[in-house]
Amino acid sequence: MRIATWNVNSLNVRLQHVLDWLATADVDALCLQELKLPAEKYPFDTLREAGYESAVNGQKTYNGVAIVSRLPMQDIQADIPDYADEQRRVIAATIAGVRIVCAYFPNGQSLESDKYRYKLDWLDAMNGYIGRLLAQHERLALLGDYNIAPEDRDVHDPAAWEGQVLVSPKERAAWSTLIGQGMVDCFRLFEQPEKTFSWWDYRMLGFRRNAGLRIDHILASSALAGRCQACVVDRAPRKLDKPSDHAPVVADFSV
DNA sequence: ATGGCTACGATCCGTAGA
Repeated sequence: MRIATWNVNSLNVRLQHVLDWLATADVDALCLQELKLPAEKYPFDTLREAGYESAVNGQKTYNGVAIVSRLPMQDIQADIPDYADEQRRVIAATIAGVRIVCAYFPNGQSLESDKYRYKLDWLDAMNGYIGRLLAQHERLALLGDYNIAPEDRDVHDPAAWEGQVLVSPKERAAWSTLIGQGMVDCFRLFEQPEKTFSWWDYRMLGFRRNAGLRIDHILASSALAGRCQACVVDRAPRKLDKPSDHAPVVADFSV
C-alpha cells in the first residue's frame, strides 16, 4: 500500500497538477489539504474518471481536506469528534484495514496571535483523538500538513526561525506528545538527504535556495510503521509552473 | 530592509498562509 499527503493550496488552481501526479505516482490513497472549496464544488467526477473516489470535508476559501483513494473507503468521519471547530481540517477513512487520518493543522500565525492559542488547543484535541484511535486501530496513519517542523534539522535556518511559529517549544511539545503516544515519523525511519523539506516560501526564491521547512508528515502507529518500506518527499511538483508551495510526501507499506 | 509570493473575495486592497 502506497499513501501520500499533499497540501495543494487551492484544488481549483491545482487540479491538473493533482491529476498529473496521480497518473505517475502510483499511490493507492492521497490526502489533500487546503482545498479552499466547498464540497459542492469538489471535482468528484473528474477524479472518479482518473480512478479515485473521494471523501471530502470542504470549506469555501479556507482549509478543506479530502482523501482520494483507488481502494474502497469505509467508516468516513469528518472533523475531530466532539471538538467544536468551524474550520474544516480533518477527515478520516479506513482503507485496506488501515485507519487513515488526513489533517490540516492550524498555522498559528504568530506566538502572540489568538490563532496560536487556537492552534495549541487544536493540537490538544488532535492528541486526544489520536489516543482514542490508537486504542481502536492497530494500523493507524496520520498524514497531513502539521505546520510543525519537529527538529532544527527540519529547518533551513534554525537561528532565523528560533521561537517563531511552526518551531516553537509548545508546538514541538505537542508533536512529542504524538510521538509519546506511539506514533512514528516514517520519514526518519530511513536515511534521508540533508536539508530535505516539504514547504518552500513563494517569496525570496525559497525553492531555488532550498530555504524550506519539513512540516508535512506521515506518522504511523508502531504496528504500521514496522511495515513501512520507504518514505520520501517528491520535489518534482514544486518545480512546475504555478506550483503549490508544498511538495507531496509518500510512504510505502507492506500491507 | 522583517519585504520580496500566491489565492481568494472583495474590488483595484485586505486577509491569510508559513
